Amino acid sequence: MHLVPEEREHWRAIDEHTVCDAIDAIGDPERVHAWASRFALLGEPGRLALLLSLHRAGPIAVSDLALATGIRDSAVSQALRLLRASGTVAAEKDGRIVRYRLVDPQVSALLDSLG
Amino acid sequence: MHLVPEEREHWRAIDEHTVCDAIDAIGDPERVHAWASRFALLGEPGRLALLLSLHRAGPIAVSDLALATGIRDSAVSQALRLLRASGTVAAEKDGRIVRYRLVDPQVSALLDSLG
DNA sequence: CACAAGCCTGCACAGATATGCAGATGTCGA
DNA sequence: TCGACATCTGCATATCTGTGCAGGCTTGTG
Repeated sequence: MHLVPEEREHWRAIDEHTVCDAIDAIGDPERVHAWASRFALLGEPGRLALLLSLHRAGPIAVSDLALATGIRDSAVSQALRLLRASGTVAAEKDGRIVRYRLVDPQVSALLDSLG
Repeated sequence: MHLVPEEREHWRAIDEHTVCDAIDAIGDPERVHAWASRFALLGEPGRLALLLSLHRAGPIAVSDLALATGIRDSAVSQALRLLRASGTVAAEKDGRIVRYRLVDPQVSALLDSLG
């Protein structure tokens, strides 16, 4: 993160050192994107409620999630589809009912930190 | 969270105990909404990059944030407006430049936990 | 076999949002 | 005072996304 004088000309930074720190703080863009995706999943009240339920109430059926959260089972299914596709939750089929559980340890840790 | 038999009739829960746990896990809807809002702010790669920069690189000017993140200063301004409105960041004016800093301790803690 | 329960999906629609552009404001330097 | 610079804003647009409805699929039950 050291630059030769001529490169600095193009930058026009106000606080050069601060900008370098900022760039370092961002780090790998892929990592940022991955975390942003995770946060986006938690960023909708309905899904957050679902995840909180899944987090504490272990494997739980779709219709029970709908009961607990007050969301129509159609919407619950859609939400779970997203969470499944992102590897946040996993499904275990038991006859005609499907129980979901939280499998992403990062998300699990985040939910723990909510106090 | 105990129900008389007749109330259970309406529920049709699959795993009643699990549903109660789920409801407890959700807790106060306002708290859920507050956290969802926070997560939503972190849920966009650009804003997350901005917040990471603000988190480590202390008070930093808008144009420097634009430099570090590669986002046009117009978009940076818009993003900072949201973050300001939600009480996540604060601005300190110094002449014609404005430096922002992260002020929400909860968000700060989240960013720390990203490793 | 017929029916109901649990779950999933397609589709259409409404609301939210991120973004770029153009321009306004306020501030510093010559 | 004039121009350059830093920042902010309004507006128009395109995209995304959450939701409801209707219906389909699978599994268990009478």
